[in-house]
Order: sequence, then C-alpha cells, then structure tokens
Amino acid sequence: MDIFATLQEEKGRLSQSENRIADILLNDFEFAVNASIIELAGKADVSPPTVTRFCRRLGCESFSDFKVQLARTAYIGMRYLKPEPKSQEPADVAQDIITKAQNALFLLHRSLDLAAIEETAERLAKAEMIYAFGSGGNSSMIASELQNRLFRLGLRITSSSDHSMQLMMAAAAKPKDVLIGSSFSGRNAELVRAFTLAREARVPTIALTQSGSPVALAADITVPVDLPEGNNIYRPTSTRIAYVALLDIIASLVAYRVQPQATATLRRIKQQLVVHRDGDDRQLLGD
Amino acid sequence: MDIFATLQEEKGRLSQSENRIADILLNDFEFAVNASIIELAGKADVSPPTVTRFCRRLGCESFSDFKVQLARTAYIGMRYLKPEPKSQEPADVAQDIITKAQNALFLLHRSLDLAAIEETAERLAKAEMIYAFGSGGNSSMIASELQNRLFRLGLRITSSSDHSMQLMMAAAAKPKDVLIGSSFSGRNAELVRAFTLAREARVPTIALTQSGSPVALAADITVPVDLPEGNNIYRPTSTRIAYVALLDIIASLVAYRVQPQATATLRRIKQQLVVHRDGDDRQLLGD
DNA sequence: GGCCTTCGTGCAAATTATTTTCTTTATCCG
DNA sequence: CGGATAAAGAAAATAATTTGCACGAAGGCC
Repeated sequence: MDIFATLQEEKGRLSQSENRIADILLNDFEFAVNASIIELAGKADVSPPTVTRFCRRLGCESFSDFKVQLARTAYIGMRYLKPEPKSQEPADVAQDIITKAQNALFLLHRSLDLAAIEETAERLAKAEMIYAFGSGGNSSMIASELQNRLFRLGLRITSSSDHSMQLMMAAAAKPKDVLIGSSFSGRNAELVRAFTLAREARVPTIALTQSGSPVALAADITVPVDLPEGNNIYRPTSTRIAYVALLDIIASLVAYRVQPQATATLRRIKQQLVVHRDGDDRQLLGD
Repeated sequence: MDIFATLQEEKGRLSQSENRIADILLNDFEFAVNASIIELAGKADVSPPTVTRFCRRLGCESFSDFKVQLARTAYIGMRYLKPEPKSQEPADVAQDIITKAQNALFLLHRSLDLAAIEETAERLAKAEMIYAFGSGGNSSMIASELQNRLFRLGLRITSSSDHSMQLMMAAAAKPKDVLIGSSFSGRNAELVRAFTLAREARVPTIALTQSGSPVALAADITVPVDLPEGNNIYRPTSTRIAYVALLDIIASLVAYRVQPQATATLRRIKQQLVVHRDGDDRQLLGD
C-alpha cells in the first residue's frame, strides 16, 4: 500500500490543518520530499507536532519514515496527478513518456485482479486451441503478441484482427478451446459479437479490457485493465505498455503450468535460431 | 543522475570505511533506507560523521537528502542488482514482471541517445515514404507498431516482417524515403542485407538495435538500445517494453514536427471511429 | 631515514530536527 | 450554557545530524 492511496482514502477524515498539509504534498511534492518537518509545517502554517500526527495517521512510524515512503512512491506514482508543463524538447518528451509508462505500470500493478489472471492462465494452459482477437492497432498488437508469447510454450494458438475472420473462428471454435480478446476501450462491438457467438457454443471467453464495459460483460472471464488515459492526442497511450506487461504476467503463469512442454519447445526454437544465424546463442528468442 | 550511477562511478575512489557503507547500501538497501545515520554508521562500523561525509561525496547536501535520493531511485533502479528469489505465485510473478519492466524503462531512460532520436524523428517527419522492418516476433511487433503510430500522423509508411519483401522494398526505395529497422539482438543478417542494399541506393537507414552490433553498423543512424537481459527463459523479455516506450518517444517527436497535418489526420480517424461505433468519443484512437 | 603534508577518521560539542507532554482553544451535543 | 471531545500549538525533552578539532597513518620530499 502506498501513501497516495492512503491519502486518497483518508482525505475525507482529515482535519483542516491536515488538509493543508495534504495539499502541499499534492501540489508541491518536490518541496515536501526535501523539506524538514519544520519547513513543511511552516509552509502549511501548522505546528510541527501536527505534521507528526499527520504522518502517524497515514500509517507511518515517524516523519522520516513518512518521507521515505513519500520519496519511494511519489517518484513513480505521483505525476499523473499533476501533469507537468510540456515542452517539445527531446529530453522532456522522453522524460514524460518514460514517466507515464512507469506510471501506467504502477497503476496496473496496483489494480491487478490476480484471481482473474490466474484463472486466465489456467484456462489458456489447458485449452486445446486458443483464438486471440483484437482490432484497431493497439488491440491487434496485443492479440498477435499473445500469439507470439504462447506459441513458444507449445500451445496451439492463432490470432486475428479481422472482424469477419473473428466471427468465423468463433463459430468454428469448440468448447475445449478458449477465445481471448482485447479491447482498450471495451466498446468494440464486433468483438462483443464474436464473444456472444462463442458463448452460445459454450466456448469459454476471456476479455482483457475495461471492467464493466460491453466487451467485459460479454466475456466469461474479464481481466480488468482500468487506467486513466492522458489527454494529449499527440502522445501515444501508455496503456499499451500496461497491456504488454499484463500479457507478460499471463504468459509467465501459463509457462509455469506447461513447463516440461515449454522447455522442450523453447529449446527447439532456440536451436533453430542458432543454427540459422551465426551460432551465437546469447541472442534472444525471436529477435 | 541517480545515486547508484554515482556510486558505481565513485566506487574506486572510496576509502575503506566508505566502502563499508557502500556495501551496506548495495546489500541491505531496505535497512539503509529506513535507518538513521547512527544506525547506519553502527552497522558499517564507522562514525556518523563519516556517513555524512560519504553522502556529501556522492553529491548530496546532507544525510536526509541522501536518504530521499536513495528511496527515490532505489525503488525502481535497484532491484536488478539483487535478483529476488522467484516464486510461481501470481502475486510474485506480477511483482517481478512489473518491476523488471519499470527497470527496463529506467535503464532505457538513462541510456537514451537523444541526439540520435531527434535525428530519427527529423528524418521520419521529412521522409516521402517510410519502410519499417523487423522480424522474429518481437521486432516485427515493433515494425508494425511503428506503422500503427506513424500512419496516424499522416505519414506514408508500410511495415514488413518478411525478409524477401524487405529486400524487394529496400530495392524499390528512393533516396527521399527512409528505411527503419529494429533488431533486439542486432544480429538479424537479413536486415543487414536490406540495409546494405538501401545504402547502396542512397536510401537513408535507421536502426533501433544494440549499439555496435552488425545491424547497427549497417545503418546510417543508430538509436542504441542496450539493456541487460534477464536470464529466465520462461520470462518474456522486458526489453520489448523499453522498445515500445522508445517508439512512443520517437512518434511523439515526429508528431510535433508534422503537427498541422497530424491534427487533421487524427481528427478524421477519430471521426471515423466515433461514427462507426456508438458515438461515444471518449474512447481511444484505435482501440 | 626523518620530516612534512595530506587524508581519513573519530570524539565531543554545537546545532538542528523531531517527538513528547502539557495546555489552550474550538466545537459539538445534551 | 456547561461538559466532553478533538484539534492544535508551546515548550520541553529527546534524538539525530553536523561541525570543529585533533589524532594517527600513509605517502612524498628533502
């Protein structure tokens, strides 16, 4: 649990003075993290003891404990609250994107539904055939990534970003197969159709999408991904990064479940690559 | 600049006592981050003033400044030094992957070649046609992501993961076009061939790859991505995440360069999506 | 080889920061 | 209009950190 989450939770119950302290944390975090208790108290116009009490209320042992916690989480988890002024300089753009990406990962981690993920891994590992669907650029990337990840483990999987194909595949799928689809927005109506079709044929369906969305409602299992989106239209969404990480988590769990098979398959794939290229086997599996 | 980088740099010049302090930081960082100067000094068997001096040497104002820096970077940047014990529990796997991904971003950020990135953005923005190449699963994802990113900005771009097609396209490209290729390993011989071909025809080539690798050497411009790879073969590489972030950075910079055109194109794309779906325009561009 | 310088170190004092205790003030409820 | 309760500050106590100084060891110079 991080302080900002706690802060959010406690916010209503704070007193006036404590609220002033909280405001400083949120608005001028750089200051807060470097200030001594006296400086912080001064700026919030309260006495130092009040600050100590505030820290305790937030679950910290002491002021210095609080500062450590603050520095620790805030670096990553904070900035989305205060979108920094943007410049078009490469250094700033890079900083901004890296931070947002780390942030997305942070938020993803915080909101992961581990039970759903475990169930997903379980189903995928046992499926006789997997159909991975996604459209529109981002989700189609996720679908083919899923294929890229899972075929290496010796699983039978195909992916498609083509709505018509998806429908046909959903119709062809059997109850021991699994249909897994991704939709960032949760409003991909064609995917909903494919899920519905699959459901009627008792083919299990899994959605990676926003919870509560049409796509989520149409699936048997939903792995929710609920992240706030930045609103600079020039900036590609860092949500993609969170999805990729989620895929990694799922794929890892699947890998552990099919371990013997996976080791053998991976060895064969690697073998192929080494023979095919220049014999240096330090390279990655699949460039 | 973060403390661990500084620590690495200074390591040789540290005295005996200071080295003992450094060891504690590296080995028992959890302790170090929570300890007072007295506790830390006690554990390192030195006097508190020595710790203060140590902090100053590392470029910090004071011990508390040092602790903040430590907490700040360490949360993200530290763990790769101490590979944590692995379990197959979902929570641990998730934690591990998220941390590694954040780490990869951290390391990417630290090692970014901004000049090369800027040059790349410049070239891409001005290209009459862009060819994005990559193969082998990971890099092919990068190539199509590049297309996914850049076509939205109104640029002319195609991507291919097919070696033969790449060669033909490289042969067909003109000097005002740009060929951009990705290779995680840097050892994709076919990509090298395509680059060489393009170079002979004076088509500018850009590589996203390991610096010093064959692919890097074959390209006009290299945007280096040099990240250590984890060695658990079941764990998908977090390097992909770094590549995706790099793509975002490049795409953002390109976007700023072609701004008027990009705004118009994006508006049209969004329009399409909204009309085509259910009229809710809060959704992302391209699911 | 002896002397001098420099550097690293710890001790103790001084300073500063933080917490505790106690008291005052404000607010809410009967 | 009391009395109870919570909030907040003042001052004192405690703890942490830094500074100034002195000692000792290592290395260079005459």
